[in-house]
Amino acid sequence: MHLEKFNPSVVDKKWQEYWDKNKVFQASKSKDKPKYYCLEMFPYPSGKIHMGHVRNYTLGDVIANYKRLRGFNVLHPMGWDSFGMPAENAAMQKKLHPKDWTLNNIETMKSQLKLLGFSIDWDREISTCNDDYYKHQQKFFLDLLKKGLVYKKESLVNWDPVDNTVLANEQVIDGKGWRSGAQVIQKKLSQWFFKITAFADDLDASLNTLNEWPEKVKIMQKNWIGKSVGCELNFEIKDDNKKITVFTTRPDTIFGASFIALAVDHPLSKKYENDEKYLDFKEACYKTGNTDEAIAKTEKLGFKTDFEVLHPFIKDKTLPVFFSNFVLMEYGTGAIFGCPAHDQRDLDFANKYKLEVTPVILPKDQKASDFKIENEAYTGDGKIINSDFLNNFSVKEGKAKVIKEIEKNKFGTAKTTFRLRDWGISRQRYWGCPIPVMYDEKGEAIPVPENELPVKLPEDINFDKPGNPLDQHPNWKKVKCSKTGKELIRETDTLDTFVDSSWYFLRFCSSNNSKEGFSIDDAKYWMPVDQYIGGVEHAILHLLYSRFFTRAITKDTNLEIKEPFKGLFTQGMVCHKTFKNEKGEWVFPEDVIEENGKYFDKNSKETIKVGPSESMSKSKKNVVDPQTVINLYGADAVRWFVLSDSPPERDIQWSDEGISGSYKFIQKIWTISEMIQNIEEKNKLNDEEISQSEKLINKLVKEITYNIENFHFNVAVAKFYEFLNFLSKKLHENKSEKILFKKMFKEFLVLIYPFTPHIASECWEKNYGNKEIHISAWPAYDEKLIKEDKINIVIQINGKKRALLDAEPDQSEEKIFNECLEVENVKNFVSGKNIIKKIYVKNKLVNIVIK
RNA sequence: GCCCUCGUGGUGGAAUUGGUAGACACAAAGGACUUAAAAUCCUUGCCGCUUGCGGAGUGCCGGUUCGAGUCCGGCCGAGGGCACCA
Repeated sequence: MHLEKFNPSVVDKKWQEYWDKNKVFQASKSKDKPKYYCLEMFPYPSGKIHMGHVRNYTLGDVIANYKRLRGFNVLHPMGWDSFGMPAENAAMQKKLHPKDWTLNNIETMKSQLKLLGFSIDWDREISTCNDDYYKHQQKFFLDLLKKGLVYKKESLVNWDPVDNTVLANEQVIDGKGWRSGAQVIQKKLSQWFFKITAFADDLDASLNTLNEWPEKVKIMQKNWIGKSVGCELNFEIKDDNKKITVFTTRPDTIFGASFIALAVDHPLSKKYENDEKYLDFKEACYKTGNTDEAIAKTEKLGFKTDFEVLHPFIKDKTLPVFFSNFVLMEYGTGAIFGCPAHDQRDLDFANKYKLEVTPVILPKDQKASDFKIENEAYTGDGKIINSDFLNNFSVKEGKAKVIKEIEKNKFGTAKTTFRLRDWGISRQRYWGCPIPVMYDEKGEAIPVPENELPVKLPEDINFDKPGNPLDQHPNWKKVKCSKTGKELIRETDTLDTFVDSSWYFLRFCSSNNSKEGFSIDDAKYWMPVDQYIGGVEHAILHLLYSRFFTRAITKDTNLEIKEPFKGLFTQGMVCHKTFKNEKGEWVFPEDVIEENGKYFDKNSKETIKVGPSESMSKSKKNVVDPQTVINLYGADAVRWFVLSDSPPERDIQWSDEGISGSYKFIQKIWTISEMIQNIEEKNKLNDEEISQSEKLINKLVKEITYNIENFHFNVAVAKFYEFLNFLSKKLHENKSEKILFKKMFKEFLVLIYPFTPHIASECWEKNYGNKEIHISAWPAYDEKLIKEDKINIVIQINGKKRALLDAEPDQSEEKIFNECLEVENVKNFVSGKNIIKKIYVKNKLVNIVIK
């Protein structure tokens, strides 16, 4: 019998065209069926799709296909997060207009996604850089302004004094600008903020309702929001009637306080504004950078002032006051008290400036006389010591007690605060959504009237001059007020691109609605997203911003939505070996060949050093182009590979062996399909053969269902291998009447369709004569048919496996024990010893404890 | 530095609630078929002893338990995030 090989390049195309033409994956407009909203994080159109995209969208596609087969009306859309910095960089480097560069990339990437056969409803495609998307966003901005959730304040940015431009954190390398190499300084600009802190308590509390989110993401968000009860505490300045207000979350350590640290631009700095030493210090602080990481890592510096403050609870005790580089005016009150014994940062500072270190918390199991703090602060719980009225309390009790005392004496007030800061949304860049605001001659902000939206980006811009092209534009920012006729100036800052991605999931519900961002009817039906899938790198910012923005824009409307994402799944990255040539330059894997375990450059024949497997990135060149692989092996093999072996939440290693293994498996499905098509099934099966067939297929249905529901796609893959290997073996035995091949294979095809839809559809059509596998029903299974009539019971002696017992299920404990004691090896162990305990786990295990 | 996660054979990994560690796959070695190759199929796969059995064993050290890859404490290593990359 001659079998034709499966040819993916022909078959993939055939089905992709069929699905497209018949709009098979279009979400139904009618809202009578139960809905399922499956969403993967939309891509930034950076050029071509990468393996990370392939993995992300394959995971989502399995779910979308599966839910369709289970009878849901599935919304599985795709769009483009198409505003952002890389487009501006491309504009400067390649002299391309950001819009042309972006639209080009979208076209390429869309065609690549189509090659993978994803079941996407392309009629709902959106792109955030289109004004029919961002005009709604501008409306939301104005809504939020009305609701009092937007405001302006001064804040620091990374300023490159040579390029005269604001730099992103990633563009600052070792404190220097990435292009100019100039020392970056902190500059104050007046910027727009969303008042995310107004929702801090709710964002924190309702994490508990998200029971389909990974625990680790919820913990990260909780820590990020950082709700803590503390207090504001006033320190009187000696010989002055002013006071310094500090905020602290550790008022219980007040008796260990040994200094006060102020932000360099704290109001008290006025006294030093002509002091050259202070000004030098201030400049040095401004070089530190304003990321948490930079502040945590740089050496703690202080500038001692002449101020001294009085300790509120210790008579005549005074504390020195420093300006410092680790306290920022933007957080809290811009002032803290330092308790070196119980805060590492304070301890480093105290050791540097030779300040007192008084321990006030004694760890459990330690004697006060032995307890010393040298280079490591103690931040744990314990018993309070050296603290007057707080002695012997725990940290928690001490906090409550001291706050009471502080309030009683009017030294300060209890305060719940959050680590979370308001969301700065102003960006001094061109390729983003314009902020719909104008300014009059006094600098007063005037919202753009809604009927004048959208404020469109001008297209005639150039990047030759440094700075924001919108600001440089000859006339774009000049505008006449439609009410007063006054000359006004447009806001030239654009919105942070995180705003674009904070509501796109709502837009998908009503993507063709030109009047509003989304309609309440649509959102009522489709929201929340049932399953959201994306990279864990978005665990905090994107997800938290989306949770906030959804709350903010639906607040006080007829449909208040709190949580946009019911289920969340965070996938791992795609990794690949790294290659370097003799000069230490990165080399693309496709240019490397292997001979006898050694690696060479295909072109130059240089020896290649193989590095560890790392997350695929363009800079390290350890990337594999999905399109090349699809051309070679077909869409199903690529999909199968990214689902195989590694669990979806973990990193996956790309390997050439792996993909060719997947290709072989796809071919094997085809071979078996052809064989089954050609066998004649005789109706001669006896009861046992039928029940064996039923058992196997029911078991497969159960296992695949369970593993899809629980995102164990790699295990589902293993179960498919097992099952197909079994079919193959039976077919090769050449006794076709042994099992129900046709029935079993038919169910197998439905089960595997979500994973590899092209070959499943093709085999289905060939064997069963129609194209409709995509509307067949997910098979059910019967627990009764799966049940084994013989089971293996493990016999342990003192917790170690010593024998197995073949037994009927559900027997009495006593009977099982007696049978165990008859087993040869058990006899050997037990003889001459006393049995002191017997444990029985039903139908599973017996443990006999002997002595 | 801070927060979070992960660590199992030569490799990727499985083990659903604390109950047979290594399913399934890749690689390797041997074999079958073939003039040959490819493809396909079969076998093997830690250490010790003659099929069976015993021992060690899930990054390291310790604990809880009849029983720990799984729970707890400490350490080591890798990865993600740290508010203007997306």
